[in-house]
Amino acid sequence: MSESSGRSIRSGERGREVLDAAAAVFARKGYAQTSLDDIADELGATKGLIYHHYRSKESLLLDVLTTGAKTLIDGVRQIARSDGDPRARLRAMAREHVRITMTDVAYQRTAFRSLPMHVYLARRSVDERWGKLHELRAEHEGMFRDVIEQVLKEDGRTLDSVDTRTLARGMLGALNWVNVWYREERDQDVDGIADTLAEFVVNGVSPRP
Amino acid sequence: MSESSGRSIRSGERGREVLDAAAAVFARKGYAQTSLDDIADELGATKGLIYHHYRSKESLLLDVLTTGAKTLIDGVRQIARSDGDPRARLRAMAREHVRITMTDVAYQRTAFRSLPMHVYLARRSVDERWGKLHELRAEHEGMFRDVIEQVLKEDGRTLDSVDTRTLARGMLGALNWVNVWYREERDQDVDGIADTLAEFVVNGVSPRP
DNA sequence: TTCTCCATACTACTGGGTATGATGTCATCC
DNA sequence: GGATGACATCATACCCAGTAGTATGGAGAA
Repeated sequence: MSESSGRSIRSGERGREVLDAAAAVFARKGYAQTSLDDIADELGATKGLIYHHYRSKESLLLDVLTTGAKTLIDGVRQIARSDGDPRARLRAMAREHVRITMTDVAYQRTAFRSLPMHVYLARRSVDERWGKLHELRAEHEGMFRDVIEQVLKEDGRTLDSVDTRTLARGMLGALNWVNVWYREERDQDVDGIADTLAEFVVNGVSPRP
Repeated sequence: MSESSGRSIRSGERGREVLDAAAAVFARKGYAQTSLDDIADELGATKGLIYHHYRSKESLLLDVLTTGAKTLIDGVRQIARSDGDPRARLRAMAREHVRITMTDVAYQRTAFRSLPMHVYLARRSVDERWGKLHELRAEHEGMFRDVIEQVLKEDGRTLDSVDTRTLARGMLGALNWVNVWYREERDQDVDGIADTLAEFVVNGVSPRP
């Protein structure tokens, strides 16, 4: 036991391959329906490989979820922190969110699928990483909510008459829904779809005068 | 074997209780994580009761999904077929969709949670009821897409420059996302939330001039 | 030799499904 | 109207396949 042995978050190059395979199978079949032998098959190996790098199935899932969440949030945060027109920023954030969803399918889809479960687990589990995940999601939703409020302000609308939290959730729903219907072989025009959805959510918080 | 015995779709009064209990537990824990003993516990009974009314766990799920889908679609369809201003109709459809989601939680949340699975199953399963479900969803999405196109036409916009399918999907995502975050004990103002989301999606397809 | 990396073989347990029987109810016949 | 059979309605006990996790050892590198 020196470098890896059941740790978490990328135990080396081979560990990353295990993680990728897990994400792919989880995304396709769902966490509960996936056996460790399925993942091993995907790798052309056996369970021994997996348990050498991860100490449990749940730990493997947590790593997939954390990795996916970081990819998504890092991409969006970078844009959220830039300055300039709030509306343009919101549009760019939405576009980036969709783009990552369609690019990083295995991780993002796994995160999407296991979201209800992890909401249920909440405090039911022992692993504190579930809590960390919850914070990441909250930050993500918060970023969108902040920009929405800036857009509303710019339009001279009073904030306390609008439920910005529900607006942010509706927005994220529209964007996350891509995980359900997107198919790489069918939906080729990634940028076009991202643009359409970005326009949709920006307009959603921009009522006609 | 006379009246019930593993049929489907409501085998009498007691059968409905089994279905309700299944929907409740499925919604809470997810299909795969739910054992038939869990459902039996919810009923204060044993597996014998369940298997007297349903022939398999999958059949039970299918009944929950079909029942939920019908509730949702029947409610929306009634509005979709009414005449009058397309924009007002779209707003009413969205509001009704959200209202049902928040009212019929057990069935709607189960349907939401098992949607990725049933997309994956597609043709992999034997039961043709999966196909029927797919048709119901398609009709549902189609109804929204039709109204969207009517709204666009009314605004004098050319249809082939807009991806109405993606718009409809984004819209449904915003509405369905309620299944993820809604909590009855916390989110009391059902009508207010429904109004906010309905405005959001209507504005989403109504860009400023 | 020692340690990493992984395959093999095994254990223990969960959970879907079944076989069987107990209990109650209703109709029918004497 | 009471006995009797038939059937619906479940509970109990059991089977067995799938699967998370473990114990062990072997091959190769350092």
